[in-house]
Amino acid sequence: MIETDSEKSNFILAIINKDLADGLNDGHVHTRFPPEPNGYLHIGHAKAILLNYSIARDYKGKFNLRFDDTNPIKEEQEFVDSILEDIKWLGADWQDRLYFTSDYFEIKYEFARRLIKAGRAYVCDLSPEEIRDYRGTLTEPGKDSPYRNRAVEENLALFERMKNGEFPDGSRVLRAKIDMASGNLNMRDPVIYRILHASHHRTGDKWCIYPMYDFDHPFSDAHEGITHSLCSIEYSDHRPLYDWIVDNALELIPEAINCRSRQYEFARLNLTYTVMSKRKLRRLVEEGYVQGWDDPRMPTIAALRRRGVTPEAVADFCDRIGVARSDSTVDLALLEHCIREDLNAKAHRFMGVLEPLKVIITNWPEDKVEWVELENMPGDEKAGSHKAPFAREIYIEREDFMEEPPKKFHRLSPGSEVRLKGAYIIKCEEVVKDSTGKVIELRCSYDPETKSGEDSSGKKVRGVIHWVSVRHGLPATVRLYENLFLNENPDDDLDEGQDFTDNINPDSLAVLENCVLEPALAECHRESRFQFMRKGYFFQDPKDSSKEHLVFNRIVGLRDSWAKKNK
RNA sequence: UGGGGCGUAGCCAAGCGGUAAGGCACGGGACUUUGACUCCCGCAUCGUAGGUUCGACCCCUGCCGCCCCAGCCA
Repeated sequence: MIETDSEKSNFILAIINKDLADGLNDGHVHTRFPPEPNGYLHIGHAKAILLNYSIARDYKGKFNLRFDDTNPIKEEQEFVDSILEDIKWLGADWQDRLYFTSDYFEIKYEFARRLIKAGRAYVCDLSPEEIRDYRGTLTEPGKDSPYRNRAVEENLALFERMKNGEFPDGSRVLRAKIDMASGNLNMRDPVIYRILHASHHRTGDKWCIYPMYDFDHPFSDAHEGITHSLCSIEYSDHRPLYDWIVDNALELIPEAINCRSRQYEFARLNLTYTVMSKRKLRRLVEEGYVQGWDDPRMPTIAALRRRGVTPEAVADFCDRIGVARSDSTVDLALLEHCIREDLNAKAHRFMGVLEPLKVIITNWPEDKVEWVELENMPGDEKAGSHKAPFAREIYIEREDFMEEPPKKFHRLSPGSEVRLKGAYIIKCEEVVKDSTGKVIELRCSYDPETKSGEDSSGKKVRGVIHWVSVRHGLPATVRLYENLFLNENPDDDLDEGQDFTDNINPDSLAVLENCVLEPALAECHRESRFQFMRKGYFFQDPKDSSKEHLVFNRIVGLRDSWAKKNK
């Protein structure tokens, strides 16, 4: 028994601990993540990846990455590449164990032959429709295929001819001979090989028969020596078949088997305010509701990465949600909390004004510039500091001024005082408006006795706001993201004829074009995350940002108890 | 009405017969040159009805509710 994290406890770890205590698998723990390369990975996959990976790591075992590429019609190299990139980013290290289930087509073909020889598999000539009819229903048993008792020699010959391409798609299949009356539909003589004259992304045109998941997966696990094969709950019904395959492989082709693999199922991750199914995500992309698989509003790994979320935050989140068997939908707020907690400890603080309002400090000399010092991480001197230019004309956040402030508003309003972060206390003397009545400028005075760190005025102001010098500010575009959907469950509150796309939040993306950032940000690393003080955590868009045109994505906002209180 | 699962606070989730961990959210307070961070405090008798037991969230029985399965997808 290995104590991993005393806080951590779930049924899978309990099983592993017991297996180890019982001396199973010679004390080895070997897991795998088996993606089908037919789409992009999302945060639900991250849960599975990190669960498998962390178990192997914590138990000093091994973790394989194996692509389940048994269906050439749906699979593409493009997805293999994106999946590899996503898993690397997450930090799940498969070392030298990157496999493709298509690597084992040959030995699996041999296994199928032995099943036939043992009288446990047969070639069935029924059409797809007939097979469905013969299968029965949920409440009625199926009936035997007329081909069920074909002679072994005939089955062998037919199977070989299937392999040789002598028959068209859909004309014949290989089936396991199990039990057409089973209450478990998966056991009613499941199809294990079908004819598919399609080019495979790895094996090309070498094969025209391809194994089905239920045959392929357990064999591949056992072949690779996977001790604990973790999958999601919907595969529970497949477990008896999984066991049937592994047991038969052990008996009939032991030389290719390295382990008596066991399957365990856990609940997949659902998150509020988003969708997780491949089909729905695909629709969002294909119908243009988002700008691609990596649109920062998507729950895909690629999107999280582009948005600026760190893999550490994702790992912490996956750790905290736990692993269990009950259907669950995790509150998006937990993910956001994990992101904030991680970034709070890492992101250096800068000032950025998202919606600028010009302020003229009337008693500040025209050309004087004073470089004030700002700590990168307030309270942590080791993180260093940087300087920001203070001048006569500055921008402040438009929302930090209110002409008619509500009670307890600690920012600027006519006649009130506020501290400019790291600089001086100013007082709003005059409000300048345009012809429509919109506030376009504030004229303020500063108090020279209030220099940050050297304040001798004795003044106490509650409010501290951020600012950027007009002359020195860096222009930037900032993208703010909100939940992609209006409802916790995008399938809720739908009228007749509506679907989840009707619940898309029309304000999920806000692009602010006139932002100004303090000049120190010009030298920042593209890969760094920053906190724009009082606004949130930001990351340069990897695709669209450039030295000439800075584009920042808001990863997540800061908690804002003031905004919450004033809702 | 077949088979397989699940039901512990608003959301996750420990617990494995000895008298309900933890996190998020939420509410309150302290601190604060980020209304951030941090720190304190508060926040459940375990779907339900019986039974077994000195004692049950944990064992048994019935009921209720929810999820999955009838692809030559994975």
